[in-house]
Amino acid sequence: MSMQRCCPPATIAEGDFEPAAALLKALADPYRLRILATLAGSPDDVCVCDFTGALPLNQPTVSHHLRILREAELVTSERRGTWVYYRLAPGAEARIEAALTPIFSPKIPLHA
Amino acid sequence: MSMQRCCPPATIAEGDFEPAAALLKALADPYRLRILATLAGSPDDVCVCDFTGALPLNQPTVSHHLRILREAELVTSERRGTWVYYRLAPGAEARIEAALTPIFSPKIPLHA
DNA sequence: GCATAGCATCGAAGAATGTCGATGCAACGC
DNA sequence: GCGTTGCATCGACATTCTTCGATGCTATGC
Repeated sequence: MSMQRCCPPATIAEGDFEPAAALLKALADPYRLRILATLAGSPDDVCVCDFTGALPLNQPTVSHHLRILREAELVTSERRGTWVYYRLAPGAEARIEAALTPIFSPKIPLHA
Repeated sequence: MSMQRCCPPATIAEGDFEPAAALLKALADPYRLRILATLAGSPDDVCVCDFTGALPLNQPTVSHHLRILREAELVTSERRGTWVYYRLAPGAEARIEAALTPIFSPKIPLHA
């Protein structure tokens, strides 16, 4: 009954981590990472047909993953004639870093 | 019929992105990010009871999220008496960076 | 006009995930 | 010993995600 408290009561981090979690969720798929690595490593934009040709996925599935990356604003797309080309969104990597920073280096030390 | 090809055939990134995707999946939850931010901002380790007390989740759910972070080797736990304390695993942030690096700065330029 | 090719969207099926009540286990106080 | 507290695990349920076939839309070539 007279148990000591477990510890100096710790302060749980506050703030809205939903945007960061949503961004990380868009990244958390091996095919999407592969698509991003391709775009990051290519000097020009990349045709969707290259992905559907190289990935072991059907065309609607590739389109689905590209949509998720688009809605996370990690990539942009442009139509040229019959084909659609994707490229890395400007600042994509910076946005990821910006999402992780508040987690590992809180502005205000929680242990004040 | 004599359609030009869409583009200079792009090279799709190769390599195993599953480990990176698994690590990012462990991060891709707002409560887990909040737990990590707490651990990163606290000088000492944090008692589980602090999380169950502060988070709007029941105890089994908190335990579930802690287990996912443990299995991703992002945190470590230690039992002291009745209580269990968690802390950030050494090199947790570095492992995340290491997972992202091959995506945004491929060692060998894909466009050789 | 029509037929075809490339990509997006829709709808459905299966798998994975988040949540929680019930239960089990370990450590403490009595 | 027993009862209680803190945490992990188990089982079930609801939601979400991944995948794919079918379909629709746009642009090209005829």
